[in-house]
Amino acid sequence: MLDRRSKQDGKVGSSVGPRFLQIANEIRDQIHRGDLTVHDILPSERSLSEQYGVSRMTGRRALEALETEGLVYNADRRGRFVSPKRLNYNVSNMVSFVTTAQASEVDLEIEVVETAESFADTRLASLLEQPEGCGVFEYTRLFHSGKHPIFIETEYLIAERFPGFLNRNLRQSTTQILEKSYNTLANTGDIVIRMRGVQAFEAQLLNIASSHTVIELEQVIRDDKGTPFCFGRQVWRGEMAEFSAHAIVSRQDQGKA
Amino acid sequence: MLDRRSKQDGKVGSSVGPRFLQIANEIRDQIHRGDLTVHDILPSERSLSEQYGVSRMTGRRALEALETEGLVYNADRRGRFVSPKRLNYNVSNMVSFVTTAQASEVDLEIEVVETAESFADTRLASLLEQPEGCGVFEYTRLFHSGKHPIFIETEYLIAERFPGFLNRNLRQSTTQILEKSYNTLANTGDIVIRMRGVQAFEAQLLNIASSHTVIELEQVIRDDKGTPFCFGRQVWRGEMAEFSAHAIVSRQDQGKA
DNA sequence: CCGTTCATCTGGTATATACCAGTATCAGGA
DNA sequence: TCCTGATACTGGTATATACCAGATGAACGG
Repeated sequence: MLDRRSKQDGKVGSSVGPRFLQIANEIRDQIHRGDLTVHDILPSERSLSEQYGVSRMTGRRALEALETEGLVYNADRRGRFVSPKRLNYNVSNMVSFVTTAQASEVDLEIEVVETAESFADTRLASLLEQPEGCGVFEYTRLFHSGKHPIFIETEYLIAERFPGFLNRNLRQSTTQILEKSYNTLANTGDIVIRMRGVQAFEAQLLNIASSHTVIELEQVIRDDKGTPFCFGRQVWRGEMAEFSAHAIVSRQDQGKA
Repeated sequence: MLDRRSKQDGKVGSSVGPRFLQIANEIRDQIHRGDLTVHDILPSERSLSEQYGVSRMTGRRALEALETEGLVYNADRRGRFVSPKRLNYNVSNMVSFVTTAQASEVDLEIEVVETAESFADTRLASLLEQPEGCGVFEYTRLFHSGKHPIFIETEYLIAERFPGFLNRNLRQSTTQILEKSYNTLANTGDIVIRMRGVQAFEAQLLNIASSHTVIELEQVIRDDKGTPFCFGRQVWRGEMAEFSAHAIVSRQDQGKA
């Protein structure tokens, strides 16, 4: 049925390597040339397979390769689209990612997914330097940019320090709420960043396949006295962000790693 | 041939969802229970398919799912193995990742892949605050832990400031060389961390498939006067590390992101 | 005008098969 | 003893097919 040199040829003139990578390369070029731009829809698996005379699976692998590169995102059963450019999250600049983002060209929308009053478990209590079982306010928010989910954030605040916090409008920068209404300034933070597999509910909120990887950013936020008052966890679509920091070497830390 | 309730049943009693995820879950449990421990070999795609009565592709997807989670790594055509636990890289502690790692239980080996004297292009010159075309020493090293590649590091040093640098033994902490032989102390750094697709030569060095994602960490290192003297890029196997930092808020940064 | 229905897109899961290309081991020969 | 080659693994790439399930938009009916 197919007019290919052999089942697995390669090394014939121009293109080499796996067929699916050759196809991925052609599409990547189209994106870089600008034939396809941000949020444009890509050819479907089936149309790719016709266009290149390969099976659907091969077309699929080409598209999946572009997905893992972050060049393309996949909206479940609607098709694949060209990714927008990354957001930069400056973790040293704790004075509100929201404010900074909104000050630049980025339109950031916040959806409150869940709020709760609960009690700190062992780990959380230890991070917040509070007794186990102390009351905490807990809220989860989903951040969008132009209808596209970017990251999920869950924060835990020491309840007694911020009375009535959950009744406030959480669709804004919480750093500003803390600053204006509670006279609490984020001053330092201990941050951990790691790449990991996405969990089912996260995949759903972020609109990605359950086989993808995400970037998890956890931070303990302290006030000007060094007292922790907030623990936060962000789960980012990996291709949507880069994280920058300005570090000042503290030579006392040496034994810690 | 197969005794399954229907082509795509699910919802029959215990396990639900895609078959490949059910299988992945069972294997994940085995790892968490300790039936399989670090660097143990997992069942092959073919043996999984027999064991569970599924096609090879389904067994494969189960294993791939565990790979993207980082729980399992894949050594090209040798099989899949249980991943070791993550290393922690404290980016605030620039006083040598090597030294800190070697001080703890981690055995870290360094292989020098390439060294070169070259000239700074536009971007590099700008990062190092030097004129374009200035001389730089460039070296690429591969870091292993127990025969397993962890990350690739390429560093660029201002040549005239560190005469004879490339003749030194680079299989050790360069921070220490700089400190002891050139009286230069790493004091601050501007760091960017992002997740991205791996490039072919990186995939080969890191011993991962070319469809994987990695974490890229770039940093400009400055001395105590704030003068940049080194630019470095690290490419990590994403599942092998987590990055921690202690950030101090600098409110002047606000406009920068 | 609005809501329902339905055909038709999309990707998601799954099977079966085939052959390619590295890796590892072990038997046999120089 | 050491090298060679056969062999039996491993995953990698590819085809062909089937059906499921969510998304979408157009046609239809109230």
